[in-house]
Amino acid sequence: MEHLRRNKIVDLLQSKEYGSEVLVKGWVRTKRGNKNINFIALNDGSVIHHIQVVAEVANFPEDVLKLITTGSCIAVTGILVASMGEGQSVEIQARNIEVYGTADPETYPLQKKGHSLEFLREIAHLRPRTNTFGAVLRIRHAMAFAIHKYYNDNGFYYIHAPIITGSDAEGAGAMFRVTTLDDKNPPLMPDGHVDYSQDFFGKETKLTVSGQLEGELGALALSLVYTFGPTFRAENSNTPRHLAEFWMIEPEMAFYDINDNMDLAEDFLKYLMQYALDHCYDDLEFLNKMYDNELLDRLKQVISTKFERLTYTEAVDILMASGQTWEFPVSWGTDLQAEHERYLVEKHFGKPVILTGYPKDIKAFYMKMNEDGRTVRAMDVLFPKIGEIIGGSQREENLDALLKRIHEMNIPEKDMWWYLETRKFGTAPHAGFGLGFERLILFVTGMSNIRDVIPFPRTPKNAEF
RNA sequence: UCCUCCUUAGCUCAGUUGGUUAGAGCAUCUGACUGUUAAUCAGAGGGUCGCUAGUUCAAGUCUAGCAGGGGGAGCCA
Repeated sequence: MEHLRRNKIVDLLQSKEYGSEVLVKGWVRTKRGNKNINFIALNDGSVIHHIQVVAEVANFPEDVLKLITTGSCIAVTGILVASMGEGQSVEIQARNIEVYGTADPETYPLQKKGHSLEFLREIAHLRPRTNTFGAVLRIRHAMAFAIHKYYNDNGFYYIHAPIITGSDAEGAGAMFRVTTLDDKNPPLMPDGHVDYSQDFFGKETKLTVSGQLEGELGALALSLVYTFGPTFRAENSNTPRHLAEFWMIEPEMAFYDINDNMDLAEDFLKYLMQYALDHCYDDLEFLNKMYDNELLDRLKQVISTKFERLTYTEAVDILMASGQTWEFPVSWGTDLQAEHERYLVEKHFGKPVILTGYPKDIKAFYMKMNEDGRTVRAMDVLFPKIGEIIGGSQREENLDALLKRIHEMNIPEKDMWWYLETRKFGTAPHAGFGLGFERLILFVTGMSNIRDVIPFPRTPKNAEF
């Protein structure tokens, strides 16, 4: 007998080869019918749509049909035919059905009807089998691939920044410690502190909060580089926009100034939106219908409009002249609050905004000082619905200026020796930014909670799966 | 971490001024139905009301603490 290769449902749904024998394997979403005929909606994750398998009851043992319940996994051989029913163009007339795995309907937690996203978070091991998470995970994959494609096509090199780091000077928040010391009886120094010189790496190590500093090292040799990896923040953040473990994309470019940096950020984001529309339309359409009726329009709008670029100082003027009452009053020198950013993006301009020229005191030590001596060449890209999606800057390439900032901000200089040497030997103007991958996926999918755009979210009090 | 709301059947939720055997829809099971589209129709089973303590003759209902979750804020991506 001829060996049949498994057909993917995404291909069969577009096939016109009626009468040919096919083999599909997947998970049952629903079964319905009567004493003569059963209809099985089968999904294999290759596409959001299901294929309908038609089983004449007389052709199958009763005990086999009985095992085919929501959640079970089956393999079906049969004939691809034009559907006699209304809801689909093709279907499979089943010849043979093999049950790979049953799913006891009394205890299988996913049912035919919809579930709340909160409930699905409690069964993160099974939620990829839902339409929503299938769509989100396919889009997440497409965006990861598109990011690599964009940078590769534009001459960037992918740099792998370390995940375990001995440097805690990035200043981007609290870090998770990495150690192999005995947690009950660690070696101590005379002053009572843990003696990390006896630890695995001979020093205290943490999980990285950013690959930026290593990215800069790469850019000052390969000119155009990017990192794309997991990052970790031990902040007790309980919001729909924060994770303790998230993925970040950080391009770093030698010979770019702040304007080149903004151009890249805008072009990059628009490319990703267009890629999603070109490659994930079925999934986006589903999410648009089920969760966010403005999703498709919003993606198209971002692609077609020029992002508004203005300085922090101009933004403060607009906010103070707006006549709005703020929970947090606006004044030059204080950081903008979520309500201020939202006003600028959603009310005043009605499109994405790039803010530059922030006061030096509210930004990181490595950002390049402007001529005025009080603002730095930072840039934040603000998006509707999710706020800050990108943060970046032109970097301070002058060794003396950088040292001055390090001293002002009490950053331990000795831990930074390798970073500072790039300014000592062949320094160059350069710039870069960080894009939170999950925030991008939030925007592209229209989902409202970041826990629903990563397969297994890590948040305070939650590392179950 | 702060503010606020929530926790009752497998799921989504009702539950009156505290009152006796705790309700619905969906799911599940049984049956009916000659092509269904989250099928439909009929019937059945299913609950330590988040946990602990308190007030009261009496607590799903009131109070406190704890745990978990949602929304908003801060930190940020």
